[in-house]
Amino acid sequence: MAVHDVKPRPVVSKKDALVREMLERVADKWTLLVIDALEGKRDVRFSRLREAVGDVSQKMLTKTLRQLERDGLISRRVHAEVPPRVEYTLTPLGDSLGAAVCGMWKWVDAHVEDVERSRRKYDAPAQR
Amino acid sequence: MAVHDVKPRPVVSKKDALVREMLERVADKWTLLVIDALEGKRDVRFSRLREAVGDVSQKMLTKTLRQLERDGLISRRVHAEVPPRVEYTLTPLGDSLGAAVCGMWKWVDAHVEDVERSRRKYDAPAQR
DNA sequence: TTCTATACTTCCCTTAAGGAAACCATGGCG
DNA sequence: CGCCATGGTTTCCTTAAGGGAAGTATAGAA
Repeated sequence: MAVHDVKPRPVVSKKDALVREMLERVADKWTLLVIDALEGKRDVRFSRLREAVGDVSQKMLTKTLRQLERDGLISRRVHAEVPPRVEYTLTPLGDSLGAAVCGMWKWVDAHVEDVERSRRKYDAPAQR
Repeated sequence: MAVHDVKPRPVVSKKDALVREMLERVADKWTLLVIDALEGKRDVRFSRLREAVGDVSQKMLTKTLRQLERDGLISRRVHAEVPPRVEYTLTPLGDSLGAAVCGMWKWVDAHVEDVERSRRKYDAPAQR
């Protein structure tokens, strides 16, 4: 009724917002693939990473890596050499995220069939 | 060397593709919020759902729900009444996804601080 | 007959994502 | 002096996402 009632539902708390943001981050096209590609390895070079991830554009890989670095999930080490060499490694935090994501990965892995079956059924030309 | 060698790296297997797709799906702006809003409830109406999720546009809510239905994660029941009534409920499959996602949710919840700290550090005006 | 509420659907428009390709800096090599 | 490789950055362009608003169908109430 009063001015402060203009937006009656804050909709999301600050934390919720961050959670949502992180979920989006985690699920954007490349982040997970990068984390996956880095898991269990150390000091992976940009080019190797690019090969491992698949068909990322250079731009997107760079961007993704910067974001991950900013969030403290990977470390970036530049070697002052003549053909430049930059190596990426998961931080402990990044590792733990990898583990958490693993649960989802497993779910998908376990239920691909279910989902596909459901889709086929849904897409089937309406009987009759 | 031969013709079939044109694309030497399939980059992703069929399953990988689906996994990636599901991850993207899960992480699009609304899916998780919808699943979250449906957890532990039954027969939630469209409008209630919309309130619960936040500021979704009608269009996006509908689209998201269709996708979830197609994937077998929610059930959609239409009541032939005069003000139409449609109710949504998580299927067991949807429930299990909710549980799987929970792991990530917890991770984010547990590490928001770490991430924020890292960001502040990263964004800090370069010392000196 | 007109109005109402609900759950869509469709159209239009703006913004954002993201790829391609070109450019840059580096220092040793031939 | 070109030229190479690596890891970027920048520009341009196309596509996709997604919001707003209007339209649709429905049967009963008034």
